[in-house]
Amino acid sequence: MQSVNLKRLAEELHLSIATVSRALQDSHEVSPATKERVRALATALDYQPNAYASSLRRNQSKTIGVVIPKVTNHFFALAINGIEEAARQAGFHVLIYLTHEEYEREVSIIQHLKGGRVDGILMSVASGTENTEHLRSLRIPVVFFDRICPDISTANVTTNDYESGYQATAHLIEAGCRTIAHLLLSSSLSIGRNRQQGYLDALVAHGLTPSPGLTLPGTPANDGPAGQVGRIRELLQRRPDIDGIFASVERLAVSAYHVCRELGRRIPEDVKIVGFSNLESVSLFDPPLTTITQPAYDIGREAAKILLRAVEKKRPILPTQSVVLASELVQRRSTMP
Amino acid sequence: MQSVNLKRLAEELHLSIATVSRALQDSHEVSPATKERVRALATALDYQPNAYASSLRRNQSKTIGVVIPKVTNHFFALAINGIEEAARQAGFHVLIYLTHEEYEREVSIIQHLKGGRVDGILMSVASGTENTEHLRSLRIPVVFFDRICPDISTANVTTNDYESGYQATAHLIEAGCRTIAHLLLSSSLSIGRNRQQGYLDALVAHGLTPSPGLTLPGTPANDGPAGQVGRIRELLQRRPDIDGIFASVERLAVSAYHVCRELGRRIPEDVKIVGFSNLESVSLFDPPLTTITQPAYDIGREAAKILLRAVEKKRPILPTQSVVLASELVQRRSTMP
DNA sequence: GAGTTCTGTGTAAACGTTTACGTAAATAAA
DNA sequence: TTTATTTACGTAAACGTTTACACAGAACTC
Repeated sequence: MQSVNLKRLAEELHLSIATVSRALQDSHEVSPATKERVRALATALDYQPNAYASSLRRNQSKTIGVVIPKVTNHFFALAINGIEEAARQAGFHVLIYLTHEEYEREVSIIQHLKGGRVDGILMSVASGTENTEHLRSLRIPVVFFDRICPDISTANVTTNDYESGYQATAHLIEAGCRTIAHLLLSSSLSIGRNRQQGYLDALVAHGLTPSPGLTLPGTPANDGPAGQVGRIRELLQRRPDIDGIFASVERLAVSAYHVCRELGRRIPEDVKIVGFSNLESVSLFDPPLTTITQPAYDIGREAAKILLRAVEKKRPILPTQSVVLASELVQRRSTMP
Repeated sequence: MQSVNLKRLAEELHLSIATVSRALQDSHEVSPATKERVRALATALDYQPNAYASSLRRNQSKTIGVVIPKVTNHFFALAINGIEEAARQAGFHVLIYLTHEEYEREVSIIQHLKGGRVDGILMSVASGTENTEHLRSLRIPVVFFDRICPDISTANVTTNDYESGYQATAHLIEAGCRTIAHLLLSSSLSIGRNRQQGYLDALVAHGLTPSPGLTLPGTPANDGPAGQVGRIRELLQRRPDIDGIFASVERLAVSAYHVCRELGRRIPEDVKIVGFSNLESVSLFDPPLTTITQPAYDIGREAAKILLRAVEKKRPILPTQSVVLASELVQRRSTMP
């Protein structure tokens, strides 16, 4: 198909394939003059090495796989941005796989990746994932970011979720809230548990008593925006005394806004809202949304760097290489006293 | 490395490698009994075929490359979603490359892809791209979506940009605007030219005279949000009579909101705004933004389908396979009379 | 029963690289 | 001069698949 290969170059230059290959890799076993001849013809014929032959022989593909729940969440879009940047700098390619928060898809994707198509994996586990068997039998290096898998001994890149949960809740309390709801995506994710613990500790530290009914745990099988809106509406109707909402994920904050409008609850007069979000346009919201903003780009880039270093040095990834980055609380009108 | 391969299976089953290979492909040349034995051992040992050996031999990688300007634009995130879905259904993998709107990166990426790493390419050209030489020498099938390359004879998946430009402008006029600005990303993209023509024709059809000074053409080298804000501010200060803004891209609509706030122009009382956007949260904006919403998911999926069909049948892609999908104008408060 | 087709399997050659090993000539060391 | 080392290249064997071809034996045809 693609007719210009090492053989073709070798024939035209009256050299062996081996010499041509070595010349293109700038091997010291080739004379400068020959190298020059080879390079000249290679560029003249627009030679590009066959990635698959090379990968097969070297047993490494210069490719990493990114397995994430969705790309329409701005957090993940920014993370991909950081990943792609780190990969490009290291000469690596990026394969992308979306789980859509579904356990089955995640298993199927990981199964495919076992074939050695990628040298390493960056992953944020699906909200529907509870069993981690598919990840434990994985022989390929993996780094988790944001949504980690505690069962696997590897490096994780996360944010200070406990502190963020504490900070967000304390912020609401200081703004005058007394009955604060916590909306989360899935209670099976460690990330959610950490935020929940921060939320609980902040309540207690400020002399408020946590109520189980105020935490909306999310369904294991993510039921999408419609289901989320329904569950939030039900919660706000059941507990009309709620005066503060802490949303653990962007979508839930948006859904909460919609429900508040529908039920005629004014933000921030009746209900104050703070939510995790990476949307730049929250400042244009009515009212502007107070956010916990994660350094999504840096998370992606750091995770990729750790993975790429390990792949390049062929060293295992140690849990001690884990990185925790700080999120930032950006105060806006939705939590004004 | 990955020790379980065809050889291993063949040895354990006392068969030849060829038979094992054929059995796994469900070839009619293998007896049902043997097939069953092979399949049983393959699953027992968790065998996964080596993708690179297979790709090398078959000369096709079951992989497509997606080359886009950025993934943080919600339009592209949704498009990737559609692409990934179509690819997954066809058993294809998706490599992702970001140009960051830069011509040099685009050239470098395309150069890499010439090595046969992918069977096909889906692409939306960078705003910085004016020379198309790198695309013309490409031997791999490519389908453009949204931002096409008119020089290349292939299928394109676009939206009705001219009509959208006309419709958006007419909508502003009907809402009472008389001096309408058009903000676009890059005047070198065909997509921008089409929208601009729709804008101009709508003005004339409604008895208004277009003024060149009202079109903000964008810089070839995309100067990012800060530069955009500066140019929009300069325009609104130079022309205080502007009472309508048509933004050809999401970011510009957001920037326009910020500038209007900064300059104290009320939306929609002083200035009405309509913008291309795929953000779900525009309905939470203050005021909610009237949008032209492109069917981004469908665009990605359609483009991928066309490409994948061509790759699978090994047929060339014809311009006649192009698809034009309709965008939708969603009226919200930012253009209320 | 001789010839023909079909069935199931094995042999071996590809695909395009990389690389261990071999080797002639050139240079250095003795 | 002889021997050791270096330099610059070639030979050939991998990497794990797929597949054209060969070939037994079984099942048909006449």
